[in-house]
Amino acid sequence: MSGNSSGGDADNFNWDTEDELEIDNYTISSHSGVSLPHGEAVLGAAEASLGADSPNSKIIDHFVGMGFSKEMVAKVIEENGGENSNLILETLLQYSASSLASSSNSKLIDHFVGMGFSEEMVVKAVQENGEGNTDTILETLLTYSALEKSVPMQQIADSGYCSSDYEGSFLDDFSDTDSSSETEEFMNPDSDEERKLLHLTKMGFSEVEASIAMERCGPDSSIAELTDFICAAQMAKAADALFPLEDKKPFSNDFNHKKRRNLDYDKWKRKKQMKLEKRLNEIDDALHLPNPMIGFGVPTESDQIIHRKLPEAAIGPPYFYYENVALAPKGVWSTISRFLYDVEPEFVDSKYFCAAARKRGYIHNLPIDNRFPLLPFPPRTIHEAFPLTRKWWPSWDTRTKLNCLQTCTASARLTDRIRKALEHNHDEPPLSVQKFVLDQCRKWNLVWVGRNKVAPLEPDEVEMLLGFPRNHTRGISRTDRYKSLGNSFQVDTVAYHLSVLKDMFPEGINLLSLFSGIGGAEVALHRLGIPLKNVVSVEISEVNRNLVRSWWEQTNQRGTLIDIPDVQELNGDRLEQLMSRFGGFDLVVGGSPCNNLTGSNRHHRDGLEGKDSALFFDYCRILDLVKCITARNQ
DNA sequence: AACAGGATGATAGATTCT
DNA sequence: AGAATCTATCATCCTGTT
Repeated sequence: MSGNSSGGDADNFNWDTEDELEIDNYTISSHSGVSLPHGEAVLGAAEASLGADSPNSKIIDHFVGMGFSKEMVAKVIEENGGENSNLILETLLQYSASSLASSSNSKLIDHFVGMGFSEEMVVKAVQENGEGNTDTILETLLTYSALEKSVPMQQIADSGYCSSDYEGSFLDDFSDTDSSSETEEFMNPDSDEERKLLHLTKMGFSEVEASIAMERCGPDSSIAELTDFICAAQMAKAADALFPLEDKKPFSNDFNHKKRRNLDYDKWKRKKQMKLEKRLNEIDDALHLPNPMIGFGVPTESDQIIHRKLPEAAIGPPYFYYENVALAPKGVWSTISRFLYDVEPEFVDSKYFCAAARKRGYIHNLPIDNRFPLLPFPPRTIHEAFPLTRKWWPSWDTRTKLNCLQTCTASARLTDRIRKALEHNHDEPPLSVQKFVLDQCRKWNLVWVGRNKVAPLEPDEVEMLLGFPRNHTRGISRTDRYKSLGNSFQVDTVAYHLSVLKDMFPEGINLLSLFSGIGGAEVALHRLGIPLKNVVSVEISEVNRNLVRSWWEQTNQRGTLIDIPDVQELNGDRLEQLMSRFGGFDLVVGGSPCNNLTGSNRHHRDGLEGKDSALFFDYCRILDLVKCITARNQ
C-alpha cells in the first residue's frame, strides 16, 4: 500500500458537502478529544433512548456488541431511525473512519482498540499497513475479525469434540458465556433451532441476522457455520461503508435525500462493492487466480513449485483432496480455505492436461514433488482429439482447445441457425457472421462435423476428454450422461495430483470419497495403479452410484465398495464403525456441489450458503471427524 | 427432453487524469 | 510516464418452463 504519510489525512475522507459538514469532526470514542459542535444535544437525546424499554435498545445493544460505543450508536440511530440497520452500520463505520482521519498516530492503536478490536490485532494490522493509511488498517482489521469470529472446524476438533454430538457440546460450551441478555424473555429454547437462535443472539448477533443465517445455512447447520455466515455478511455490509472518497452519501434527515438515496442505492452499492473487492484483493492477493493457471505445476509446462509449507493443522493423516470451481463468487475460496486448515488452494486449468479447459481449485495436503502424469497422454488439442473435424474446420475458427465441458449442450435449433447463417455465403462469411458463429461455438463447445455444420460433443467424446474409460456412463439417458460428466473431475488432472500416493501406499489405500459422482477419484487412482482396498463412496444420485458399482465390477476390483446415498448418514458413529473395520482412511476426496457457485447458474448463484454448495460444510465436518478419530486411534 | 434464459468476474486494451 | 478509469470481450461442473 503506498502510504499517505500520516494520520492527519482528512483528504481521505472528503465528505464536506453541506449535509455532511456537521459530522466532519465527529469522533466515535472517548480516546480522541475532538468534540462535536452540538455533541451535547445529541448525546442528551441519545441518553434518553438508551433506556431498557426503548424500542431501539435492542438494536443499540446489537451494535454495541459489535464494538461501537453506545453514544455513537445512539446518535446514528437518532439521525437515521432504527429501522435500517444496514444504513446504521454504514454510518457507524463512516464515523469510525472519519475519526481515524483526524486522530494522531500516537492514538491510532488506542483508537482501534476502542472500537473493539484486540490490541495485538491492531498492532499487527498497523505493522502490516503502515500507520498512514487508516482505512486500509480498518479494512484489514475487519478482515481479521471476521476470520477470528468464525470458528474454524479445526478449532472444534482441537477442543476435543470428536463424536457425532460435538455440536451439542459446542452449544453448551457457549451458552453461559454471557449472562446479561434480554433475549430469554421472548424465547423458550426447547427446539434445536430456537436454541441456536438464542445462542447466536447471546453472542451479540441480531435476531434477524441469526434467522437469516439459519434459513440460509439450513436447519442442521452448526454454530460454527452460522457465525461464519453472519460474519461474512457483516463484513460485506461493513465493506459497503468503507468508501469515503467519491461516492459520498448524502447525510441528513431530509426525506427526499433518503428517497433519492434508496433509488440509487442498489447501483451505488454494487459500484462500491466492486471497488472494495478490488482493494480487499490487494490485501489478500493469495487468492488471486494465477495466470497461467498451472497450480504447483503441470507436466506440460516448465514452471513448477516443488516445495510448500502446510499449516500444522492441515498435515495428515488422513490425506485430503477437495475440489471446486475456480471462478466462484468473491470470498468463497477464502472461506473454503479457512475451513480447510488455511491450506492455499491450487488452481489448475485442465487444458494443460487435455483438449478442454476446466478451471478448478484444489485444496489438499498431499506432497507436491515427484508427481507424474497418467500415460498415455490424452489428446491435447481439438484436432488431435477429433481428427475428423479437421476437414470441415474453417480457417477463421482459431480454437485449439475447447471450453469447459458443462452439463448442458446446445440445442438443435441453434446449430440449425448457425448452418443457415453460413449457407448464404460461398466463400468466407462476413465478419459479423463469423463473430456470431464463433461466439456460439465457444459458448457451447461446438465442433465442425460437416460443411457449414457444427454439432455439440457426443457423450462418448466428453468421456474421452475427461479421461474416463469409454462407455463409462453408457446405459443411462443422454441427458443424465451429460449431466454426470459435466459435474465430474478431469481424471488426468486429478491423477497427476494423486500420483504421489503411489509410492507411499504400495499395498493400496482406503478411500473415503464424498460427492463421488461417477467416481472420478476412483478411476484416477485405478489408472495410476494404486490398489483400492476399501472405498466408501457417498453419492446422492442413484444413477451415479450404479455407474460406479458397475465400473467397480467391470474392473475386477478386489476391495470392498460401500456406497452411501446421503452425506448426513455419515455421522460420527457410522464413521467410527467404518474406520475400525478398515483401519482408518488414508485419503478423503471430495468435490462438493458447485451449482450455487458457477457463473452459468442464472438463478441461484448464492455462493457457499446456497442450498447445494453448502454441502461443503459436510465435507469439512466429515474430514474433521476422520482426522479426530485417526488421531485418537494412533 | 428440448429449449430459452443473463450475471459475475477476469482480463486486456484504450482513454483520461495526475 | 504511470496511475486510475472506462470499455469491450470472454468464459462459465446451470435452472425453470414448455
